[in-house]
Amino acid sequence: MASKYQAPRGTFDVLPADARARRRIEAVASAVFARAGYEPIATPAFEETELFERGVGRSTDIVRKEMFTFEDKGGRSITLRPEGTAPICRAYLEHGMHKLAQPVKLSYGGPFFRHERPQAGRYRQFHQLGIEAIGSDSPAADAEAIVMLDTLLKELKVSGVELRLGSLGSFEARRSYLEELKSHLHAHEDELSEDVRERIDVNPLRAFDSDDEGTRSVMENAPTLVERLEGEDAAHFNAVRAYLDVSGVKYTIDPTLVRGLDYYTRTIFSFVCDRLGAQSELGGGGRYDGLIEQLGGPSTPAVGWAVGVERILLALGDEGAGDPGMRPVFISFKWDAEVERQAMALATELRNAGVATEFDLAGRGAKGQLKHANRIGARLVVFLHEDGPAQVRDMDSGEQHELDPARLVAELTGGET
RNA sequence: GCGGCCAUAGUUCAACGGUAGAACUUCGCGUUGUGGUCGCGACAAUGAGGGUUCGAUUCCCUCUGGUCGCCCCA
Repeated sequence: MASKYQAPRGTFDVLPADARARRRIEAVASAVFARAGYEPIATPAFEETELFERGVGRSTDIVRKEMFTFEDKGGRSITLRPEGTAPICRAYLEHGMHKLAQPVKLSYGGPFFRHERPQAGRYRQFHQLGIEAIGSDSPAADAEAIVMLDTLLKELKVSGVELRLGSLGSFEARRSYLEELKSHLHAHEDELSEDVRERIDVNPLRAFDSDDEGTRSVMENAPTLVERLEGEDAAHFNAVRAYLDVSGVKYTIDPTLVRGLDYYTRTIFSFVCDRLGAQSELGGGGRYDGLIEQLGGPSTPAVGWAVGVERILLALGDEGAGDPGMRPVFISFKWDAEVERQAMALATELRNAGVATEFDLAGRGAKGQLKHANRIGARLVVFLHEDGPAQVRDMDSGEQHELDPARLVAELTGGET
Protein backbone atom coordinates (compact mmCIF):
# COMPACT_ATOMS: atom_id res chain seq x y z
CA MET A 1 0.00 0.00 0.00
CA ALA A 2 1.54 3.26 -1.12
CA SER A 3 -0.35 5.44 1.29
CA LYS A 4 -0.93 5.06 4.98
CA TYR A 5 -4.34 6.62 4.60
CA GLN A 6 -7.34 5.15 2.85
CA ALA A 7 -10.80 6.51 2.21
CA PRO A 8 -12.94 5.53 5.21
CA ARG A 9 -14.88 2.30 5.02
CA GLY A 10 -17.75 2.41 2.59
CA THR A 11 -16.60 5.66 1.02
CA PHE A 12 -14.75 6.21 -2.23
CA ASP A 13 -12.99 8.81 -4.29
CA VAL A 14 -14.65 9.86 -7.51
CA LEU A 15 -11.85 9.82 -10.06
CA PRO A 16 -12.05 11.75 -13.33
CA ALA A 17 -13.42 8.97 -15.52
CA ASP A 18 -16.13 8.26 -12.96
CA ALA A 19 -16.79 11.96 -12.49
CA ARG A 20 -17.57 12.31 -16.20
CA ALA A 21 -20.13 9.53 -16.03
CA ARG A 22 -21.71 11.15 -12.98
CA ARG A 23 -21.83 14.52 -14.65
CA ARG A 24 -23.74 12.98 -17.53
CA ILE A 25 -26.30 11.45 -15.19
CA GLU A 26 -26.76 14.76 -13.40
CA ALA A 27 -27.16 16.60 -16.68
CA VAL A 28 -29.83 14.23 -17.95
CA ALA A 29 -31.61 14.32 -14.60
CA SER A 30 -31.69 18.07 -14.32
CA ALA A 31 -33.14 18.30 -17.83
CA VAL A 32 -35.87 15.80 -16.92
CA PHE A 33 -36.60 17.72 -13.72
CA ALA A 34 -36.73 21.07 -15.43
CA ARG A 35 -39.07 19.88 -18.17
CA ALA A 36 -41.59 18.75 -15.58
CA GLY A 37 -41.26 21.93 -13.55
CA TYR A 38 -39.32 20.59 -10.58
CA GLU A 39 -37.09 23.34 -9.22
CA PRO A 40 -33.75 22.55 -7.62
CA ILE A 41 -33.36 22.76 -3.86
CA ALA A 42 -30.47 21.88 -1.57
CA THR A 43 -30.53 21.20 2.14
CA PRO A 44 -27.63 20.73 4.59
CA ALA A 45 -25.68 17.51 4.79
CA PHE A 46 -26.67 17.21 8.46
CA GLU A 47 -29.75 17.99 10.51
CA GLU A 48 -30.97 17.76 14.06
CA THR A 49 -31.24 14.08 14.89
CA GLU A 50 -34.84 14.44 15.94
CA LEU A 51 -35.91 15.40 12.43
CA PHE A 52 -35.05 11.92 11.21
CA GLU A 53 -36.33 10.17 14.31
CA ARG A 54 -39.72 11.78 13.86
CA GLY A 55 -39.73 11.84 10.08
CA VAL A 56 -38.26 8.51 9.08
CA GLY A 57 -39.59 6.72 12.14
CA ARG A 58 -37.95 5.44 15.31
CA SER A 59 -38.77 1.84 14.52
CA THR A 60 -37.03 1.84 11.14
CA ASP A 61 -33.65 0.22 10.59
CA ILE A 62 -32.36 3.53 9.33
CA VAL A 63 -32.99 5.30 12.62
CA ARG A 64 -32.31 2.33 14.86
CA LYS A 65 -28.94 1.36 13.54
CA GLU A 66 -27.77 3.16 10.44
CA MET A 67 -27.41 6.84 11.27
CA PHE A 68 -24.16 8.74 11.66
CA THR A 69 -25.10 10.65 14.80
CA PHE A 70 -22.82 12.80 16.92
CA GLU A 71 -22.96 15.61 19.41
CA ASP A 72 -21.72 18.98 18.25
CA LYS A 73 -19.79 21.42 20.40
CA GLY A 74 -22.99 23.02 21.57
CA GLY A 75 -24.29 19.71 22.87
CA ARG A 76 -26.85 19.25 20.07
CA SER A 77 -27.46 15.85 18.62
CA ILE A 78 -26.66 16.01 14.94
CA THR A 79 -27.13 13.37 12.24
CA LEU A 80 -25.66 13.15 8.76
CA ARG A 81 -28.70 12.94 6.53
CA PRO A 82 -29.63 9.33 5.71
CA GLU A 83 -32.33 10.39 3.23
CA GLY A 84 -33.65 13.52 1.57
CA THR A 85 -37.37 13.68 2.10
CA ALA A 86 -37.55 14.67 5.77
CA PRO A 87 -35.06 17.56 5.31
CA ILE A 88 -37.01 18.88 2.34
CA CYS A 89 -40.24 18.77 4.30
CA ARG A 90 -38.45 20.61 7.09
CA ALA A 91 -37.39 23.27 4.59
CA TYR A 92 -40.91 23.43 3.18
CA LEU A 93 -42.24 24.24 6.62
CA GLU A 94 -39.39 26.47 7.70
CA HIS A 95 -39.73 28.70 4.64
CA GLY A 96 -43.50 28.79 4.60
CA MET A 97 -43.72 27.14 1.21
CA HIS A 98 -47.31 26.14 1.94
CA LYS A 99 -48.12 29.73 0.94
CA LEU A 100 -46.78 29.17 -2.55
CA ALA A 101 -48.93 27.75 -5.31
CA GLN A 102 -49.37 24.07 -4.57
CA PRO A 103 -47.96 21.62 -5.18
CA VAL A 104 -44.40 22.78 -4.63
CA LYS A 105 -42.28 20.67 -6.95
CA LEU A 106 -38.64 20.26 -5.94
CA SER A 107 -35.62 18.30 -7.12
CA TYR A 108 -32.35 17.60 -5.37
CA GLY A 109 -29.16 15.62 -5.49
CA GLY A 110 -26.20 15.02 -3.27
CA PRO A 111 -24.51 12.79 -0.73
CA PHE A 112 -26.35 10.79 1.91
CA PHE A 113 -24.99 8.72 4.75
CA ARG A 114 -25.93 5.40 6.21
CA HIS A 115 -23.77 3.27 8.48
CA GLU A 116 -24.24 -0.11 6.83
CA ARG A 117 -21.99 -2.95 5.83
CA PRO A 118 -20.74 -2.02 2.35
CA GLN A 119 -21.36 -4.30 -0.60
CA ALA A 120 -22.04 -3.96 -4.31
CA GLY A 121 -24.15 -0.83 -4.78
CA ARG A 122 -24.20 -0.04 -1.08
CA TYR A 123 -21.95 2.56 0.46
CA ARG A 124 -21.80 4.55 3.65
CA GLN A 125 -21.66 7.78 1.71
CA PHE A 126 -23.74 7.46 -1.42
CA HIS A 127 -25.45 9.82 -3.80
CA GLN A 128 -29.09 10.23 -4.59
CA LEU A 129 -31.07 12.26 -7.05
CA GLY A 130 -34.67 12.82 -6.22
CA ILE A 131 -37.84 14.82 -6.45
CA GLU A 132 -40.70 15.75 -4.17
CA ALA A 133 -44.11 17.15 -5.07
CA ILE A 134 -45.57 18.60 -1.90
CA GLY A 135 -49.15 19.77 -1.56
CA SER A 136 -51.10 17.58 -3.97
CA ASP A 137 -53.12 14.50 -3.18
CA SER A 138 -53.89 13.89 -6.83
CA PRO A 139 -53.00 10.45 -8.19
CA ALA A 140 -51.71 12.37 -11.21
CA ALA A 141 -48.91 13.68 -9.01
CA ASP A 142 -47.94 10.10 -8.15
CA ALA A 143 -48.04 9.15 -11.81
CA GLU A 144 -46.09 12.23 -12.90
CA ALA A 145 -43.36 11.37 -10.42
CA ILE A 146 -43.18 7.75 -11.53
CA VAL A 147 -43.13 8.69 -15.21
CA MET A 148 -40.25 11.07 -14.54
CA LEU A 149 -38.12 8.35 -12.99
CA ASP A 150 -39.04 6.02 -15.81
CA THR A 151 -38.04 8.69 -18.33
CA LEU A 152 -34.78 9.37 -16.55
CA LEU A 153 -33.76 5.72 -16.59
CA LYS A 154 -34.77 5.36 -20.21
CA GLU A 155 -32.85 8.45 -21.28
CA LEU A 156 -29.80 7.18 -19.45
CA LYS A 157 -30.28 3.89 -21.33
CA VAL A 158 -30.30 1.74 -18.24
CA SER A 159 -31.38 -1.70 -19.37
CA GLY A 160 -33.07 -4.54 -17.54
CA VAL A 161 -35.26 -2.21 -15.51
CA GLU A 162 -38.61 -3.21 -14.09
CA LEU A 163 -41.13 -1.04 -12.26
CA ARG A 164 -42.93 -2.56 -9.31
CA LEU A 165 -45.99 -0.81 -8.02
CA GLY A 166 -47.99 -1.23 -4.87
CA SER A 167 -50.14 0.60 -2.40
CA LEU A 168 -50.02 0.67 1.36
CA GLY A 169 -53.40 2.35 1.68
CA SER A 170 -53.91 4.67 4.60
CA PHE A 171 -52.14 4.16 7.90
CA GLU A 172 -55.32 2.63 9.28
CA ALA A 173 -55.84 0.27 6.37
CA ARG A 174 -52.22 -0.79 6.58
CA ARG A 175 -52.38 -1.40 10.30
CA SER A 176 -55.46 -3.59 10.11
CA TYR A 177 -54.03 -5.44 7.12
CA LEU A 178 -50.78 -6.15 8.94
CA GLU A 179 -52.73 -7.55 11.88
CA GLU A 180 -54.63 -9.78 9.52
CA LEU A 181 -51.42 -10.96 7.88
CA LYS A 182 -49.73 -11.60 11.21
CA SER A 183 -52.59 -13.71 12.43
CA HIS A 184 -52.52 -15.66 9.18
CA LEU A 185 -48.81 -16.30 9.69
CA HIS A 186 -49.20 -17.18 13.34
CA ALA A 187 -51.94 -19.63 12.40
CA HIS A 188 -49.48 -21.46 10.15
CA GLU A 189 -46.39 -20.86 12.22
CA ASP A 190 -45.13 -24.43 12.14
CA GLU A 191 -45.11 -24.48 8.34
CA LEU A 192 -42.89 -21.38 8.03
CA SER A 193 -39.13 -21.21 7.72
CA GLU A 194 -37.30 -20.17 10.84
CA ASP A 195 -36.21 -16.69 9.70
CA VAL A 196 -39.73 -15.83 8.55
CA ARG A 197 -41.21 -17.07 11.81
CA GLU A 198 -38.83 -14.91 13.79
CA ARG A 199 -39.88 -11.84 11.89
CA ILE A 200 -43.63 -12.29 11.89
CA ASP A 201 -44.13 -9.37 14.21
CA VAL A 202 -41.23 -7.28 12.92
CA ASN A 203 -41.68 -7.47 9.18
CA PRO A 204 -44.43 -9.86 8.16
CA LEU A 205 -44.49 -8.63 4.55
CA ARG A 206 -41.08 -10.13 4.09
CA ALA A 207 -42.65 -13.57 4.19
CA PHE A 208 -43.86 -12.99 0.63
CA ASP A 209 -40.24 -12.97 -0.60
CA SER A 210 -39.27 -16.28 0.94
CA ASP A 211 -37.82 -19.11 -1.14
CA ASP A 212 -38.81 -21.65 1.47
CA GLU A 213 -41.31 -24.16 0.14
CA GLY A 214 -43.44 -24.36 3.26
CA THR A 215 -43.53 -20.61 3.59
CA ARG A 216 -44.52 -20.22 -0.04
CA SER A 217 -47.51 -22.47 0.26
CA VAL A 218 -48.63 -20.55 3.34
CA MET A 219 -48.25 -17.29 1.44
CA GLU A 220 -50.32 -18.49 -1.49
CA ASN A 221 -53.37 -18.20 0.66
CA ALA A 222 -52.24 -15.11 2.52
CA PRO A 223 -54.23 -11.91 2.14
CA THR A 224 -52.53 -9.11 0.20
CA LEU A 225 -52.76 -5.45 0.98
CA VAL A 226 -53.61 -4.47 -2.56
CA GLU A 227 -56.72 -6.64 -2.57
CA ARG A 228 -57.74 -5.22 0.80
CA LEU A 229 -57.72 -1.64 -0.46
CA GLU A 230 -61.11 -0.02 -0.38
CA GLY A 231 -62.85 3.32 -0.81
CA GLU A 232 -60.61 6.26 -1.64
CA ASP A 233 -57.44 4.21 -1.27
CA ALA A 234 -58.60 1.82 -3.96
CA ALA A 235 -59.79 4.66 -6.20
CA HIS A 236 -56.45 6.46 -5.83
CA PHE A 237 -54.51 3.34 -6.72
CA ASN A 238 -56.67 2.64 -9.74
CA ALA A 239 -56.26 6.21 -10.92
CA VAL A 240 -52.48 6.02 -10.64
CA ARG A 241 -52.54 2.85 -12.69
CA ALA A 242 -54.72 4.43 -15.35
CA TYR A 243 -52.37 7.42 -15.61
CA LEU A 244 -49.38 5.13 -15.98
CA ASP A 245 -51.18 3.19 -18.68
CA VAL A 246 -51.89 6.30 -20.74
CA SER A 247 -48.26 7.40 -20.27
CA GLY A 248 -47.01 4.14 -21.68
CA VAL A 249 -45.18 3.15 -18.52
CA LYS A 250 -45.18 -0.57 -17.88
CA TYR A 251 -45.30 -1.93 -14.36
CA THR A 252 -46.07 -5.02 -12.39
CA ILE A 253 -48.26 -4.93 -9.33
CA ASP A 254 -46.28 -6.14 -6.37
CA PRO A 255 -48.43 -6.62 -3.30
CA THR A 256 -45.35 -7.46 -1.30
CA LEU A 257 -43.51 -4.20 -1.87
CA VAL A 258 -42.07 -2.94 1.36
CA ARG A 259 -40.53 0.40 2.09
CA GLY A 260 -38.32 0.74 5.11
CA LEU A 261 -39.42 4.23 5.99
CA ASP A 262 -42.46 4.81 8.15
CA TYR A 263 -43.80 7.82 6.30
CA TYR A 264 -45.19 6.11 3.22
CA THR A 265 -48.93 5.93 2.55
CA ARG A 266 -50.86 4.73 -0.47
CA THR A 267 -48.67 4.55 -3.59
CA ILE A 268 -45.24 2.99 -3.32
CA PHE A 269 -43.01 1.97 -6.17
CA SER A 270 -39.59 0.62 -6.88
CA PHE A 271 -37.49 0.42 -10.02
CA VAL A 272 -35.39 -2.70 -9.87
CA CYS A 273 -32.68 -3.85 -12.23
CA ASP A 274 -31.52 -7.40 -12.87
CA ARG A 275 -27.93 -6.26 -13.45
CA LEU A 276 -27.46 -5.11 -9.89
CA GLY A 277 -26.98 -8.13 -7.61
CA ALA A 278 -28.27 -8.16 -4.07
CA GLN A 279 -29.01 -4.44 -3.96
CA SER A 280 -31.35 -4.64 -6.89
CA GLU A 281 -33.25 -1.41 -6.38
CA LEU A 282 -32.21 1.49 -8.56
CA GLY A 283 -34.62 3.89 -7.00
CA GLY A 284 -38.03 4.18 -5.54
CA GLY A 285 -40.41 6.17 -3.48
CA GLY A 286 -44.03 6.82 -2.92
CA ARG A 287 -46.64 8.97 -1.32
CA TYR A 288 -46.19 10.30 2.20
CA ASP A 289 -49.32 12.17 3.15
CA GLY A 290 -48.62 12.11 6.86
CA LEU A 291 -45.03 13.26 7.04
CA ILE A 292 -45.42 17.03 7.09
CA GLU A 293 -47.99 16.81 9.82
CA GLN A 294 -45.73 14.44 11.70
CA LEU A 295 -43.08 17.14 11.60
CA GLY A 296 -45.44 19.65 13.15
CA GLY A 297 -46.90 21.22 10.02
CA PRO A 298 -50.38 21.28 8.59
CA SER A 299 -51.73 18.10 7.07
CA THR A 300 -50.12 18.13 3.62
CA PRO A 301 -50.14 15.37 1.01
CA ALA A 302 -46.93 14.71 -0.91
CA VAL A 303 -45.16 12.24 -3.15
CA GLY A 304 -41.54 11.74 -4.18
CA TRP A 305 -38.72 9.40 -4.99
CA ALA A 306 -34.95 9.01 -4.99
CA VAL A 307 -32.55 7.07 -7.18
CA GLY A 308 -29.08 5.91 -6.26
CA VAL A 309 -26.41 7.39 -8.52
CA GLU A 310 -24.00 4.55 -7.73
CA ARG A 311 -26.73 2.04 -8.56
CA ILE A 312 -27.27 3.67 -11.95
CA LEU A 313 -23.54 3.63 -12.60
CA LEU A 314 -23.42 -0.04 -11.65
CA ALA A 315 -26.35 -0.91 -13.91
CA LEU A 316 -24.81 1.05 -16.77
CA GLY A 317 -21.44 -0.69 -16.50
CA ASP A 318 -19.05 0.29 -19.24
CA GLU A 319 -21.81 1.94 -21.22
CA GLY A 320 -22.00 4.71 -18.67
CA ALA A 321 -18.82 6.49 -19.71
CA GLY A 322 -19.23 10.22 -19.93
CA ASP A 323 -18.05 12.64 -22.58
CA PRO A 324 -14.25 12.83 -22.55
CA GLY A 325 -14.50 16.54 -23.24
CA MET A 326 -12.93 18.90 -25.72
CA ARG A 327 -9.77 18.02 -27.57
CA PRO A 328 -7.32 20.70 -26.57
CA VAL A 329 -4.78 22.72 -28.45
CA PHE A 330 -1.32 21.96 -27.09
CA ILE A 331 1.41 24.56 -27.03
CA SER A 332 4.86 23.07 -27.37
CA PHE A 333 7.76 25.32 -26.43
CA LYS A 334 11.45 25.19 -25.70
CA TRP A 335 12.43 25.52 -22.05
CA ASP A 336 13.71 29.04 -22.38
CA ALA A 337 12.43 31.77 -20.09
CA GLU A 338 11.32 34.05 -22.89
CA VAL A 339 9.60 31.34 -24.92
CA GLU A 340 7.98 29.95 -21.81
CA ARG A 341 6.42 33.35 -21.11
CA GLN A 342 5.11 33.42 -24.65
CA ALA A 343 3.53 30.01 -24.14
CA MET A 344 1.87 31.16 -20.96
CA ALA A 345 0.55 34.30 -22.65
CA LEU A 346 -0.73 32.36 -25.64
CA ALA A 347 -2.42 29.74 -23.49
CA THR A 348 -4.22 32.43 -21.52
CA GLU A 349 -5.28 34.23 -24.68
CA LEU A 350 -6.66 31.06 -26.21
CA ARG A 351 -8.41 29.97 -23.05
CA ASN A 352 -10.04 33.35 -22.71
CA ALA A 353 -11.21 32.98 -26.30
CA GLY A 354 -12.87 29.71 -25.33
CA VAL A 355 -10.27 27.33 -26.72
CA ALA A 356 -9.23 24.37 -24.54
CA THR A 357 -5.49 24.80 -24.30
CA GLU A 358 -2.68 23.01 -22.54
CA PHE A 359 1.06 23.25 -22.35
CA ASP A 360 3.84 21.39 -20.64
CA LEU A 361 4.21 21.85 -16.91
CA ALA A 362 6.64 19.01 -16.37
CA GLY A 363 9.82 20.22 -18.06
CA ARG A 364 9.60 17.72 -20.88
CA GLY A 365 11.79 17.98 -23.94
CA ALA A 366 10.37 18.66 -27.40
CA LYS A 367 9.79 15.00 -28.04
CA GLY A 368 8.23 14.40 -24.66
CA GLN A 369 5.92 17.36 -25.14
CA LEU A 370 4.61 16.06 -28.43
CA LYS A 371 4.19 12.63 -26.99
CA HIS A 372 2.23 14.12 -24.15
CA ALA A 373 0.12 16.16 -26.59
CA ASN A 374 -0.73 12.96 -28.38
CA ARG A 375 -1.63 11.21 -25.16
CA ILE A 376 -4.03 13.88 -23.99
CA GLY A 377 -5.74 13.80 -27.36
CA ALA A 378 -4.62 17.20 -28.59
CA ARG A 379 -6.21 18.29 -31.82
CA LEU A 380 -3.56 20.81 -32.77
CA VAL A 381 -0.07 21.55 -31.52
CA VAL A 382 1.48 25.00 -31.73
CA PHE A 383 5.28 25.04 -31.73
CA LEU A 384 6.81 28.17 -30.28
CA HIS A 385 10.43 28.84 -31.16
CA GLU A 386 12.80 31.44 -29.82
CA ASP A 387 13.73 32.21 -33.40
CA GLY A 388 11.50 32.01 -36.41
CA PRO A 389 7.71 31.85 -36.71
CA ALA A 390 5.38 29.58 -34.82
CA GLN A 391 4.15 26.40 -36.48
CA VAL A 392 0.80 24.61 -36.18
CA ARG A 393 0.50 20.87 -36.56
CA ASP A 394 -2.67 18.94 -37.09
CA MET A 395 -2.26 15.85 -34.94
CA ASP A 396 -4.60 13.72 -36.98
CA SER A 397 -3.19 14.38 -40.46
CA GLY A 398 0.34 15.34 -39.46
CA GLU A 399 0.07 18.38 -41.71
CA GLN A 400 2.10 21.31 -40.39
CA HIS A 401 2.41 24.91 -41.46
CA GLU A 402 3.36 28.37 -40.31
CA LEU A 403 0.96 30.10 -37.97
CA ASP A 404 -0.37 33.45 -39.02
CA PRO A 405 -0.39 35.52 -35.79
CA ALA A 406 -3.13 37.76 -37.16
CA ARG A 407 -5.59 34.92 -37.44
CA LEU A 408 -4.40 33.07 -34.40
CA VAL A 409 -7.67 32.40 -32.63
CA ALA A 410 -9.67 31.78 -35.78
CA GLU A 411 -7.16 29.24 -36.92
CA LEU A 412 -6.98 27.43 -33.60
CA THR A 413 -10.68 27.25 -32.96
CA GLY A 414 -10.96 25.09 -36.02
CA GLY A 415 -12.76 27.77 -37.97
CA GLU A 416 -10.41 26.98 -40.80
CA THR A 417 -7.08 25.39 -41.40
C1' G B 1 -24.86 -6.08 12.94
C1' C B 2 -23.92 -11.66 11.10
C1' G B 3 -21.52 -15.19 7.59
C1' G B 4 -18.16 -16.82 3.02
C1' C B 5 -14.03 -15.36 -0.04
C1' C B 6 -9.92 -11.97 -0.68
C1' A B 7 -5.43 -8.37 0.12
C1' U B 8 2.00 -8.46 -4.01
C1' A B 9 4.67 -2.04 -8.08
C1' G B 10 -0.02 3.33 -10.06
C1' U B 11 -2.99 -0.99 -12.63
C1' U B 12 -3.70 -6.42 -13.95
C1' C B 13 -1.36 -10.85 -12.69
C1' A B 14 3.14 -14.45 -11.14
C1' A B 15 6.49 -16.59 -7.15
C1' C B 16 7.64 -25.67 -3.76
C1' G B 17 8.31 -22.15 3.50
C1' G B 18 14.54 -20.36 0.78
C1' U B 19 17.42 -14.25 -4.34
C1' A B 20 9.76 -11.06 -4.96
C1' G B 21 9.11 -11.65 -11.49
C1' A B 22 6.17 -9.99 -15.77
C1' A B 23 2.72 -7.07 -18.60
C1' C B 24 0.45 -2.32 -19.00
C1' U B 25 1.21 2.79 -17.32
C1' U B 26 4.85 6.68 -16.22
C1' C B 27 9.88 8.75 -17.17
C1' G B 28 14.30 8.56 -20.32
C1' C B 29 17.21 6.90 -24.72
C1' G B 30 17.23 5.29 -30.10
C1' U B 31 22.02 12.50 -31.90
C1' U B 32 21.02 17.34 -34.89
C1' G B 33 13.84 21.51 -32.07
C1' U B 34 8.43 16.93 -33.67
C1' G B 35 3.74 12.18 -31.51
C1' G B 36 1.30 7.41 -32.49
C1' U B 37 4.43 1.65 -34.07
C1' C B 38 9.02 -0.75 -32.66
C1' G B 39 13.60 -1.63 -29.69
C1' C B 40 16.45 -0.57 -25.15
C1' G B 41 16.74 1.29 -20.17
C1' A B 42 14.90 3.38 -15.44
C1' C B 43 11.35 4.21 -11.34
C1' A B 44 8.14 1.19 -8.60
C1' A B 45 5.12 -3.66 -4.37
C1' U B 46 4.27 -8.17 -0.26
C1' G B 47 -2.26 -3.44 3.84
C1' A B 48 -0.91 -3.00 9.59
C1' G B 49 0.52 -5.59 14.06
C1' G B 50 1.64 -10.09 16.48
C1' G B 51 2.93 -15.53 16.36
C1' U B 52 5.21 -20.42 14.39
C1' U B 53 10.10 -21.18 11.88
C1' C B 54 17.11 -21.15 10.98
C1' G B 55 14.15 -18.52 7.32
C1' A B 56 7.18 -16.26 6.03
C1' U B 57 4.51 -13.21 0.04
C1' U B 58 3.45 -18.38 1.39
C1' C B 59 1.19 -21.26 7.75
C1' C B 60 -1.75 -19.21 12.35
C1' C B 61 -4.15 -14.96 15.14
C1' U B 62 -5.86 -9.81 15.56
C1' C B 63 -6.86 -5.31 13.12
C1' U B 64 -7.85 -2.46 8.65
C1' G B 65 -9.96 -2.55 3.95
C1' G B 66 -12.32 -4.87 -0.31
C1' U B 67 -15.84 -8.31 -2.26
C1' C B 68 -20.20 -11.50 -2.26
C1' G B 69 -24.46 -12.95 0.54
C1' C B 70 -27.93 -12.19 4.99
C1' C B 71 -30.46 -7.96 6.75
C1' C B 72 -31.95 -3.46 4.81
C1' C B 73 -32.33 0.03 1.00
C1' A B 74 -30.75 4.42 -3.05
